[in-house]
Amino acid sequence: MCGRYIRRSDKQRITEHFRLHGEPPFPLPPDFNIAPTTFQPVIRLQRDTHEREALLMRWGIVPFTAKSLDEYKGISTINARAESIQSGIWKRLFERQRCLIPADGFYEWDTILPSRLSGPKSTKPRKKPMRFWLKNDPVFAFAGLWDAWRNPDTGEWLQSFAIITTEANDLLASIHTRMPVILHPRDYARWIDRSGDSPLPLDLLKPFDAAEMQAAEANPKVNNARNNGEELLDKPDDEPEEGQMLF
DNA sequence: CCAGACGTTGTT
DNA sequence: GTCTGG
DNA sequence: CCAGACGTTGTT
DNA sequence: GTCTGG
Repeated sequence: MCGRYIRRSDKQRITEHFRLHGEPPFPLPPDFNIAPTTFQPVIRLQRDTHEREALLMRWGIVPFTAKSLDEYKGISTINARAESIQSGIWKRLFERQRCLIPADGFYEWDTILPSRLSGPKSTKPRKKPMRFWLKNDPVFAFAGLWDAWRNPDTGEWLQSFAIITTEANDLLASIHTRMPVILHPRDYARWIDRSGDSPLPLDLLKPFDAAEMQAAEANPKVNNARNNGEELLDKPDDEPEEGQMLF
């Protein structure tokens, strides 16, 4: 799954990498701990001009069919399984509302059960965060879907997005069964196409080549979504190794 | 995703 | 909107 | 036909 | 256990 990610590329780099029509009209500070329900930049085609635009959307889809925000509280729509993308709530979005999510990395957690932890008895599993990124490019794109929901009380529109997941590649398989779908730049245009003329880009929903990715232990501070900053990227040097005892 | 809260009434 | 269950 | 759901991950 | 907030 993908439930936390990083975006540190500045406006200029994102504009160039994604060949946006213009720079995003909102601030884009680096964020080392992006969590669900927050508003993040998403790239899609403008329907009329077919230009690539970046706009802010909420992470976690609120489908246009929702009668209230509460209806989708408690159910996770931050990810969409590639395997179920052509059914239910996702079908319409996959056919017409695909988007790119700019990122520089993402986190996955290795859950270590209490029975495998040394030292004093503990009952809670330990959550060890790992950071993943691409070797060849600092910035990349998750395959995303978006939707717009009109609040019946206020009349306001809420735009929201989800990140598509697929089976894990060899790099992630040891800690997780799933990973986010990462798109190669050569496939961006096909992914965000809205004309409906071309066949659905089902072939792009594959695990990214493990040989093109890197992984490292991240700072456990990343577990709390209130923490942020560059120091979250890597495990502190003075941190003891797993299972090691201090005397 | 993880962390942390999770309740009511009445009074100030 | 679209699919499933009855 | 109408009514009602429509999701993911992890863990056991 | 389950829901909310970030």
